[in-house]
Amino acid sequence: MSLSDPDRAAPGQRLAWAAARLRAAGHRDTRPRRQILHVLTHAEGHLTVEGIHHQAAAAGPLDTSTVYRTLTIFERIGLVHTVLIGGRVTYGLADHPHAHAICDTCARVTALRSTAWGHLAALAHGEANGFTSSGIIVRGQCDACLTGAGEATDQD
Amino acid sequence: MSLSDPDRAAPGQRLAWAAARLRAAGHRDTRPRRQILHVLTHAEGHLTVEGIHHQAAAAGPLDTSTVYRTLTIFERIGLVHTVLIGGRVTYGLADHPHAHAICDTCARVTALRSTAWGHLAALAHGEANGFTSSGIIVRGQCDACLTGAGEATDQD
DNA sequence: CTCAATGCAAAGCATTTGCATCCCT
DNA sequence: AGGGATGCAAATGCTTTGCATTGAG
Repeated sequence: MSLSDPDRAAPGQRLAWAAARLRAAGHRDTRPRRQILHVLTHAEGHLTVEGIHHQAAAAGPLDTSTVYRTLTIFERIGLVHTVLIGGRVTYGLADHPHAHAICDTCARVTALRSTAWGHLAALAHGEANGFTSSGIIVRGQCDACLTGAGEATDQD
Repeated sequence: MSLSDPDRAAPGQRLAWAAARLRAAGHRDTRPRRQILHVLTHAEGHLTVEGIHHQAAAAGPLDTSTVYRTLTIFERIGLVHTVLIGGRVTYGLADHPHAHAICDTCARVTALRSTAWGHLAALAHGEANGFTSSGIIVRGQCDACLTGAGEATDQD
């Protein structure tokens, strides 16, 4: 389950980057937002709203609605991106492109190390008219689920 | 919005493939499921549950809960896959891999024609331990949203 | 000072479930 | 005939909103 990316910046740098982007988009730098950014910059993989709220609340109380509103803004300005994992909406910092393989059956997530996806990012930029990639998702099914499709081992 | 894929099979073939897969997984071939498959095999892009239900209902009444239950089974057996587009969960037939670029800000979807993503699929197979790709999603932001990030033109 | 951002609590909806009935195999 | 699949309708639970208050710039 270790989704650690070798080329990911240190939490401090990521947070600075995020805060700058937030200000640049004309938004205020508040305590609740800092709490949420702290969680996101330290996270290994993607987190659900519930997970973010839970962790962020450790640094001081904040309302669920604030988490939703904040995350919505973050996504709009391209600070985070959402990924559907196992039927759950999850959020992750979009500071550097990365590729993940997600199984549609068991929801297992595997980080892809190779840089081959760089091609795809460039391709999207050309074909999708200046599109800037923040991440790539490969959907499908892992070997285990494909083989035993039908009597999938329930392990949500 | 035309997401037509040049290499996609005809509706009839897609439906046959889907029905076979359904039976192979040990599920019954019922009228409601046929209605839903009909919609999916004729769809250009991805559809929301509401959209699927709306279209499928044209061929005879069926309950929303049935659509949900059916779609859940379809996804489990790898017949369809889900994609989060503009905060909405959407479904699409997973009969052949295809790549899409989705803007996190305006939710615009662009189909990628190139076959460069084939590399990524193969790569996932190797790195993610036998993973079989059904589709690839490039997330990020389109040029328009990246440029005017902040005063995004609301056009849901 | 001003107006965006929050907290609270009430709505709003999408999704899930229990159960009796139906119908594919 | 038997057991999975459906329809209905109630129940969940995630997400959104209105409004008064707070605080960043």
